[in-house]
Amino acid sequence: MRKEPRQARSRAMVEAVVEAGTRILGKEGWTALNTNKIADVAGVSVGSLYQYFPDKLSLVDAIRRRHLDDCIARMRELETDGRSAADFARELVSTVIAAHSVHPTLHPVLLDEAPTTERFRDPTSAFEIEYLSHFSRVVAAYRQGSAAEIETMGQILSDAIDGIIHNAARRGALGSEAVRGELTRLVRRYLEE
Amino acid sequence: MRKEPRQARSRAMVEAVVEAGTRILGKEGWTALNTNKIADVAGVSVGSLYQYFPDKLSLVDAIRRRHLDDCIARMRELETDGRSAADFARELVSTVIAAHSVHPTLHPVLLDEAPTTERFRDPTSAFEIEYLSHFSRVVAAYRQGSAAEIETMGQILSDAIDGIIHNAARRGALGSEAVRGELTRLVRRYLEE
Amino acid sequence: MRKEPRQARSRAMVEAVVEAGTRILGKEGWTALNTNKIADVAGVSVGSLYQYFPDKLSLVDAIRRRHLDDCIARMRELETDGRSAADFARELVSTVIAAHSVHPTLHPVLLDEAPTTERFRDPTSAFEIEYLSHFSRVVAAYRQGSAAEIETMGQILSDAIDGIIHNAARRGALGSEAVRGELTRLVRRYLEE
Amino acid sequence: MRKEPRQARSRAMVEAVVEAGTRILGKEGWTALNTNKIADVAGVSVGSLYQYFPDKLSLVDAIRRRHLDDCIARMRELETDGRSAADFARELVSTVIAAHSVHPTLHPVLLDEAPTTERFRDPTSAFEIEYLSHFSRVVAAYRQGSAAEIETMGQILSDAIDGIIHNAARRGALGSEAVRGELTRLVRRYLEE
DNA sequence: GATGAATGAGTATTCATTCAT
DNA sequence: CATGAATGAATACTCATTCAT
Repeated sequence: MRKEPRQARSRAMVEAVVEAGTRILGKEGWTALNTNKIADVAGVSVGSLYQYFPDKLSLVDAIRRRHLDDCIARMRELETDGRSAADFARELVSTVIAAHSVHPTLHPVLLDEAPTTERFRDPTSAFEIEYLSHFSRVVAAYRQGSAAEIETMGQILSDAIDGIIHNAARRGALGSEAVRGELTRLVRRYLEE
Repeated sequence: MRKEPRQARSRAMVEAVVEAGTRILGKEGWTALNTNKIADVAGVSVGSLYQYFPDKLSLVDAIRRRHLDDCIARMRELETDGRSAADFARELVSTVIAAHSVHPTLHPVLLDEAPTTERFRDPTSAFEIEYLSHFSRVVAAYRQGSAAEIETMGQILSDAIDGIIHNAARRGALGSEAVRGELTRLVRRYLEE
Repeated sequence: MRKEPRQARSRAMVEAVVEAGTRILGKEGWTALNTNKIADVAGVSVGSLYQYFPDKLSLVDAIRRRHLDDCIARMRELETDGRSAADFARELVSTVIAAHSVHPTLHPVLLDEAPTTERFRDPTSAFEIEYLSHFSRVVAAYRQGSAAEIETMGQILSDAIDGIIHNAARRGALGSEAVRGELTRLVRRYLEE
Repeated sequence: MRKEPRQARSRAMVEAVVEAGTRILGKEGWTALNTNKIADVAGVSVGSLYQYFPDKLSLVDAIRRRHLDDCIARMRELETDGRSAADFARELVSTVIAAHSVHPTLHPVLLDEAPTTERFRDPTSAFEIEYLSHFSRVVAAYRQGSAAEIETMGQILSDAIDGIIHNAARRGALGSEAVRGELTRLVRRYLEE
């Protein structure tokens, strides 16, 4: 970001821009995202947009950061406590479905299509590391193994859920009870010893 | 396609163009794919490219068709015979990993980013229907349920594998034994009663 | 037009573009007219041109509208009053020669070569109808006949003048007194009972 | 032309190419005329076309020459003999209408849109000179004046007819009896003392 | 000679970015 | 500071012309 938005008006402007970008990206994809359209939708001028974001890439990064922060926040609240795998699977699936229900296709667009400077999906990115740590933590509550093994399991679980959510979203089946049920079963069976 | 390439030279040219497009798409994604670059990489002129493909979209369709035909062909050869879920899971995972090892990130790019005329990922597309039918067939050998339930299970299984392969490819971990092992376990556990 | 040019600078720009297009079209014809050349001649960038005109066709339409509006305005001022055919013929010819003296070959290029969306030379176009109505009005002052007959006479008169002006312009003879004299005679003799 | 077509087959090929070009030009105009389409319609290869015509321009010139030769031939047969202006006007109009009935819009396309090396419509072109000489000859039979005056009258008459025919063709009114009648009247009145 | 595949300069249009107002 | 008009490099696609077969 070019400068920290200090005043209320500035912060509102940045927020509006990020929100506009999120909406366009979620509805029309990376190819349809252009800076003039973002400014239009956000109700500001392109010039103002460039006051806070040095280029398009940094804007996309801001959009991505906000979205992934939201994902992480939801994961952070997940607790296995002493619950059964079945109970926990149900909650995990609910959390993930809820997280992707607002802009169902946003997630893959941000991780796959939109280019990045500091690669988020890079195994070494701060987001990736924290995000996966939540899955590892969960897995560790139900499965045995070395730290490395547990980490792989966390990745596998995360990636499987990701694929199922992403494809369900594309088919418009994110709300389907059948999908929720089978996804829950897959998670449970994978966690159970 | 504008005209059938009859002579050997023409067929080689079309092949080179499709291969060049596949490589660019796999390495740099949809946004980086432009007709002049394809022609350059293929070692032909733009004009030649347009002699066989009426526009960029039809070229992408040709790339997609070739890739998906290959995927389907591999799925068609899978047989459950009377094998255990464990044995079968091993083979399924091998097949899928092999299919995505040449151009690891090509698959999601073709299904998510690149635009289509006749939507391939459309639930009603011929590809989607046949592709999923193979998963349903497999699931039916190990699980009980109505036709609709079996179909959902096929989708869930296919999508989970898709997500795992896709993310492993991005991390450059498609060849990892740990990933192969856990993916196999996930498939086995999901198939077992 | 994409947007109304509000500020003085914008209006000047649009004006410069239309004028540049008019000049190129008049001097070199439709085939030589390309958007980059127009922008060059107008002294603006292509991008600016596209800020106000969605495409090349709409630009041509603007050029045409401006030219035809000018033609109509001149025709509107013509009055037969109670003058003799000879007197009136002289004035009509002066008006028409004056109208085509700035860009002598522009008229046929706009009506014949340049493509249109809303066909101007279409017998049903607003321009055609009003333009011909002026000739019919004039003819009606000197000749007898049904409404349909008068309309045909108006067309014949208009088309004859059109052909003479157009060919004189091509030969660079629009200023010739001999041409003016004979054209006037032709009009007078056609109008006289 | 690159080489004289000596053998029958060659002459037939050249003829087919010129005819194909004439048809396309008459139906779709200069912008739609391209060498590959001409070759296609003529049923020959582009290569063969370029064996006889060094470039597109020379081909257009050949088309123009053939068309204008036909026009001249028809004019040559016109005789005033001792007939009245009324009788002669009728015949002249019939001749001109017949000449433009096959490809009604071809004439203006060839003279206005299509570019030329040796300008045909140039006042000094062989065609222009001979073509106008026929009109001067006709005018001389009915009007008095110096050679220069007669020549101007010939031009005016020719250009008026040209404009009327051209515009009638555009409106699809070349066959209209009302048009024929008024055109005839205009010619007669212009010729009469 | 005939063929038609191959070439690549040329043209319409978009969009990230700048800067005068 | 905010604005949005202006810029021009980039990109899809066409078509006159050549030349290997």
